Amino acid sequence: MVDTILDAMSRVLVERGYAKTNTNLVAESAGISVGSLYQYFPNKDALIFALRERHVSRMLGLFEDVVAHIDAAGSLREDFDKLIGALVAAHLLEPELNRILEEEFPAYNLPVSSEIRQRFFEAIRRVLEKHRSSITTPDLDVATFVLQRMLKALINAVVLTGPGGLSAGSVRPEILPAVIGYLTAPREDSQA
Amino acid sequence: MVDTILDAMSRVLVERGYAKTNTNLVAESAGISVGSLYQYFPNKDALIFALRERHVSRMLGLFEDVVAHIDAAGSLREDFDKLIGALVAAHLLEPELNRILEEEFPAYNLPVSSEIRQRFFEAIRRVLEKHRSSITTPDLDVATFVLQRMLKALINAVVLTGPGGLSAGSVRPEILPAVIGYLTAPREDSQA
DNA sequence: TGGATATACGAACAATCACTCATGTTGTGA
DNA sequence: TCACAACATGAGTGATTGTTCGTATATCCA
Repeated sequence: MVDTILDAMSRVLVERGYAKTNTNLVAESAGISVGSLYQYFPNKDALIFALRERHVSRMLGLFEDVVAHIDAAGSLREDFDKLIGALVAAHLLEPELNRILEEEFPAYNLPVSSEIRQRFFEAIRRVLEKHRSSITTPDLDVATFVLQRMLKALINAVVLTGPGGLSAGSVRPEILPAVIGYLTAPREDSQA
Repeated sequence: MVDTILDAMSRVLVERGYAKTNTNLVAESAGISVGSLYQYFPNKDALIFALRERHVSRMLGLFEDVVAHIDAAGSLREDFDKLIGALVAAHLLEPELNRILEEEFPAYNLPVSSEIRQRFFEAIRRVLEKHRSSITTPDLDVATFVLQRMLKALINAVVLTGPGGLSAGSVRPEILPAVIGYLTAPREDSQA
């Protein structure tokens, strides 16, 4: 039932956009009454939170599957090529839903659960640790954080192909150089 | 008058957040009646649009002032150090307002006017042209676009010091390496 | 001063929407 | 078959809020 409702929520969101989505509509689309909806979710925010959670959870699943196949053999470039490919694929799971959750929804309430965020973070960090000796970033935690931000911004540019930018195809090949460039950039200040 | 209203809008927005801001409150804070407010703005969206526009316009002003002082002498690194400093300073003009416009406001309606976006773009592009020979990016338009995305993501990470991340101080020094790294990253595919 | 135009006022309207609850339906176990 | 619980229903409620418009005040010019 919970999943049926989340499916309906997702459907309505994609069909009408966040601003025109309301709980009555979601219930109708789920084929149940509003009252029933409120038997499974205490309020609208919980509904959105659960949908977000399910969505990023599925993305994480796809991402971790790929990252798990990174073995000792790959180079830094090869590993991040895989990783970026996985991230792009993950964002292509339900791109329109993703866009609405990213752009239309006022982000300030309801952040993604720290556990999922944490697991994305750790997956990236593990790759960095593997190549510790060939990257110039002093602090791996900071580097992971920066990478996350960079990747999110660039992948959204590729996936959310809005009218305000270049074609996705020309940005996609730039992601890997951006990542590798950052990780291997010459640093002025080495250890004292 | 228009400016008085925008000031009030900004004040209310910062004091109460987007979700709790309404036009009657803005009018009250401006010391005028709702009716008068609607004499200067056709609807709420126009009000927000104008505020956004004024805000980014001021940021652009500060940014262009600094970028204008980039002469022929500076190195790539020096020039982008200046540019990043200017961007950070611009975002620190009214950081809380900036945060609300960036995060709380549902971005899908009312994008920033293309003219302002264009001028940010061109300012960055000009610096790239100056250093054309020392950067490895094949296409300057694409590079500018990618840089814009990267810079926005990283500067927001520094300025919008949310509870979900590392301290701003540790990210700030990473921006320049990220930019330089991307622009000078070794490329496999040169001209055929 | 008079009158006309422009501006300001703010109570009221109408629409939206999250959420409730009295009533109905279904399932279960004896 | 009956009693009872568990679940489902959807019209209604209350609160919020963008916007209007009839009235009042100010400004300006002859």
